[in-house]
Amino acid sequence: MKVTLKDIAQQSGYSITTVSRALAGYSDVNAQTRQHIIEIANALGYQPNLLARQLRSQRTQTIGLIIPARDNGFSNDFFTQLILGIGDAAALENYDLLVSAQKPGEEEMEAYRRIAGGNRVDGMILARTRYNDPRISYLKSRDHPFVVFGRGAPGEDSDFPYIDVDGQAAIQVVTQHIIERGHRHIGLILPPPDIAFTQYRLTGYQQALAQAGIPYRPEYVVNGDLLRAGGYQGARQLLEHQAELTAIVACNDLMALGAMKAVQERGHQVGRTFAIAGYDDIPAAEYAQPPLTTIHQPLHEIGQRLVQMLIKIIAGNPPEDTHLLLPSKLIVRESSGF
Amino acid sequence: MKVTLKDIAQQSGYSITTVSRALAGYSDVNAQTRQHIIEIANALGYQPNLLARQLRSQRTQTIGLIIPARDNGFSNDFFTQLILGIGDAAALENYDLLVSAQKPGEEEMEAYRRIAGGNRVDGMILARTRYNDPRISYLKSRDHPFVVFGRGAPGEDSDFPYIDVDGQAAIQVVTQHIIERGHRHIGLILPPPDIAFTQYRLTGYQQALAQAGIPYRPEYVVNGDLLRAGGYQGARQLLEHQAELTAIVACNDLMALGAMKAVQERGHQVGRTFAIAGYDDIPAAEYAQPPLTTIHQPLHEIGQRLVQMLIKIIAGNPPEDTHLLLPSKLIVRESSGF
DNA sequence: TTGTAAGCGTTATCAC
DNA sequence: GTGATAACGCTTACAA
Repeated sequence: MKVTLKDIAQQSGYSITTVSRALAGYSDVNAQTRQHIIEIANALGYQPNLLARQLRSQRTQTIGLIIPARDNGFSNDFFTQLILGIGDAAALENYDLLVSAQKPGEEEMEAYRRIAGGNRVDGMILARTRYNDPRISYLKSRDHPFVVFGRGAPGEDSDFPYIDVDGQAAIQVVTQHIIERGHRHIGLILPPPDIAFTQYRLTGYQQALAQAGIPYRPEYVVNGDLLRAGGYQGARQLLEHQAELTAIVACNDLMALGAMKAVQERGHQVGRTFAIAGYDDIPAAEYAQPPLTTIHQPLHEIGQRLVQMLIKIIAGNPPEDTHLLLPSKLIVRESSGF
Repeated sequence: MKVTLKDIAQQSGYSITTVSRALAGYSDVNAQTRQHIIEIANALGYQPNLLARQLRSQRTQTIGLIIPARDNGFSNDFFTQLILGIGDAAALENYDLLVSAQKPGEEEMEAYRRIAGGNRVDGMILARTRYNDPRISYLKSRDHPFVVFGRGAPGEDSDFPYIDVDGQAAIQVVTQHIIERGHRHIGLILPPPDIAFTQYRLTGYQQALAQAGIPYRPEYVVNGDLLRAGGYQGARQLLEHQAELTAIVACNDLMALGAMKAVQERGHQVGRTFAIAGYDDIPAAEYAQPPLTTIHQPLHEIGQRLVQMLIKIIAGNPPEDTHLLLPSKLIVRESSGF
């Protein structure tokens, strides 16, 4: 049924070794012999068994990636964009992707152990670093190649290869932009506190305020769940207790869209009497009403760079700089003013 | 470095065989022995080498999926949604996903041969059937388990397991909806002709017209590339030569959004003087201005069903009905009228 | 130039 | 209960 080297060896009269070397293009095989063997291989439709090859060579040409399972039908634009970038880059380098969907937690760690520890991949790519991230300590302890999208939180040890976008600068820029539009009472909707980049974003916000001489008020800041619902609730909470607010910066677009709804329900005109900004530049941001001012991250490029860095690490030639901070771009649309 | 059964065997004084069986939970191992072996395995941080296990057992617990690489021009929104559904369902069934991004063409076929023929996966999931699809004939000829999202074109042999959404009914319903809003001159932007579902959608459109007693005019129909650009161009072309049009149905949302732009540039008010509808219900549809009337396909459920059907086929117990046609849902928003 | 044999790490068969 | 031994299909010293 399944054609193996053995079958070709029998058909051709040569040994398995010779067949293997002929097909691998070794120079120490007689040209005629090789020709003959290749013809038989084609005739039989031979396909090398990659499991066997991988087991033997201890290389899989595969990159592992564990994405958060979606609990409730909510689609994660951010991760899917990233997968595409990673997938494209991996294909160019002749790597495949092994993807597993897991909810953060013990099962997720189990998947890391299974996939990384089980020799199914040559390296892993992680995203959305968490405080004291157990995935990172695990991979470090096993000396398993990996790269991360997102450094550790400030003060944490970020002694691992990562690529990150400077979210602090980004939030500072967007907050500054809002301030320049004349706002002085600006709310902030942060991600959950266990996400590593949360603190950077808060700092960026504070810096922008400080530069403009606006006092920082902790009561202007809430945490959301990175979904629309969280943005909606966060904004409602802010508006209820801090009626003087005229602007809200949300740390991702989904929350910004949720906030926009809450603000509009409150009777404000987003873009005229109230400013809103997001972060991520998901496709929906462009189509929002009004279109959402936001921060664009080059996700496709990030995916490529992650793959390239990882492949160098796998090969044992890590690049000199394994701590890459990429710039992002402020995209001004109508939600922050006309 | 890497802990194997052999290491545990040495540490414990038992043979590799016994260690293997102890860890696999076989009942013919002394309870104490097992306990002892498990402790050592944990202490050493043993992780079974899955490549070896798979090679030996000829099962990979992995589903293969080849998606179009990004620069080929198709919308990936659709595929990424599908991956999430498939990934979630696969995880529940203890399967991982092997994903490879390839441009349709010879390299793509090569990837199918490599991955399916190379024993890297137990089964494959295909999407977006093409005319005379070479991927399907290949997998059939190799007897490799697979399921397809999307049956063959009308008249083609669809003698393979598939799940599909009834795109004919869907387009009929949405066209009917447009007609009910009072339109009689309705353009249609189809997918490229080499996609299998294109003909179904055209038929649905024609049926709706016929039911309403509206004559079918081929000059009202153009093909687009499934991207915004194609919708934009298609709509411009239609508007230029058929000025009497007051509505356009596009066969996916991206093209509908492109068409919307062209229509608006022409001075029409979408939702008031002109109706537009799409297909897919991508997130951006909800946020479009005006929000887009469209067809919602249960992509997450489809992913789950694909996985479940495939797993049964892999196990040798194909379900009675391997030709599933799922309903879709018309989502009415403002783009088709207020 | 070609063949023999070992080994990657696991599981299954069969003795003892 | 436990342990040799073979086998999954491949690559690669080492011999011939």
